[in-house]
Amino acid sequence: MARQRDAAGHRQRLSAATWAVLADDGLAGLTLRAVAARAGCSTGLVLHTFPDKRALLLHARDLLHERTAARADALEAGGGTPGEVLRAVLHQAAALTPDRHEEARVWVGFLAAALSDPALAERHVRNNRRFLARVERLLTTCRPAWDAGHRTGAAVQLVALVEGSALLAAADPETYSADAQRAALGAGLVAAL
Amino acid sequence: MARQRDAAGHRQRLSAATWAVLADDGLAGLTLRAVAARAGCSTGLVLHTFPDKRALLLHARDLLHERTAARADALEAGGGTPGEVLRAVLHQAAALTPDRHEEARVWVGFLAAALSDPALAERHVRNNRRFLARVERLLTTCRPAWDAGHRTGAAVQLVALVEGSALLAAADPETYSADAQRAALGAGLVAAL
DNA sequence: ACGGATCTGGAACAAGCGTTACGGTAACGC
DNA sequence: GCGTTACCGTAACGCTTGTTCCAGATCCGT
Repeated sequence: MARQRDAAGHRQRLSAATWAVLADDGLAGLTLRAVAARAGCSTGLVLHTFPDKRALLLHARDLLHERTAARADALEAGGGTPGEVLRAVLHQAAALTPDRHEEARVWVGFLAAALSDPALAERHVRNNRRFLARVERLLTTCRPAWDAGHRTGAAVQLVALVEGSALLAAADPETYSADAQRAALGAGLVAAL
Repeated sequence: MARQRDAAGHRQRLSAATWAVLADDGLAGLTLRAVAARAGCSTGLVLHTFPDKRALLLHARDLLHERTAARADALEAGGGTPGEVLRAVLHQAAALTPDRHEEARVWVGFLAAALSDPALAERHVRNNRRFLARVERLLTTCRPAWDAGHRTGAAVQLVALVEGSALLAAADPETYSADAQRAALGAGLVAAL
């Protein structure tokens, strides 16, 4: 036998590095060498941990979804009135903090790549529909009397609003400040409910 | 003297080709060779018409803004009640037709590139703020009694909603169908007004 | 302590990129 | 009709990219 590698740790470190590079330099700056440099290792290790650049990208994409999903799960488990939970879940999807700003920038990069990459597109669609379903489910607890169609419509409206806010904030943080986003989301919530 | 070139025509044709490539293959597929092939010429002509790949990109970006601005201007000049005009302007910014879908895909590409390209970022911010100002102006004609803060908030909400719809529709046309987008925009309008 | 399997780093490869330079070619004034 | 001049296509360059491969380093079991 011989030394054994820490595969899981490497995957995690490299995904984090991928994320950091993507947030700093965008899709164009995302090269294996840049990721390796950011992770403090060589390109050899990168391609021993992931078979492909593509696989690295997909893993980083999955990580992004897992983080947001875990955050939303925690908010739901945390309790509060249904309205408060819905508001909190929507707020965590916006770009209200520097962390979320970075996430939004990375998200835009993945989205642009997904438009011409079937595997990324499939992941985006799946994750976004899950988010939509989550909002719809929360709406059910808020307004049990509504029919399904009304709920779906309201969920689409809220998701489009919050994703649009995050997107615009990523590109123009000054105009779409945290306050502006909160106000827009608040008004949207009052309107939808 | 000798033959003289049709510089303006070339710029237009090449910008259109840039657009087409961007819509089909995304940012990663946007190469000078691909643009030249799509325009039916050689890469030499491309770089005789534009000094740089960057200049070509910026020109295509400006073209995108000019198109949408011209459309919005025409809708405003076309007449109708203030509410109808506002609704029409918002609808033309969504992804309700195949043409708008393509535009939305291209727009996402430019946006992602803008996150790490100052010149593109500056253009995005300028154009988006112009759109915001337009919506705010239309809101003024609809609801003259409102104070400026209320108007700005409503404009941010509507713009985030319509841009979010276009974005999500570009990535998942099935879920965010034209009907779903129209319903979300309609509800948002009713809510904001 | 040591053998040996296993992992990692770095060099090397082909492919594709943006860009440049040059030669042929087509049009205009005379 | 012809020389001159501007324009365009082609081929090449240097560079960076993703990927491969091998030699050296590293650690485990005995």
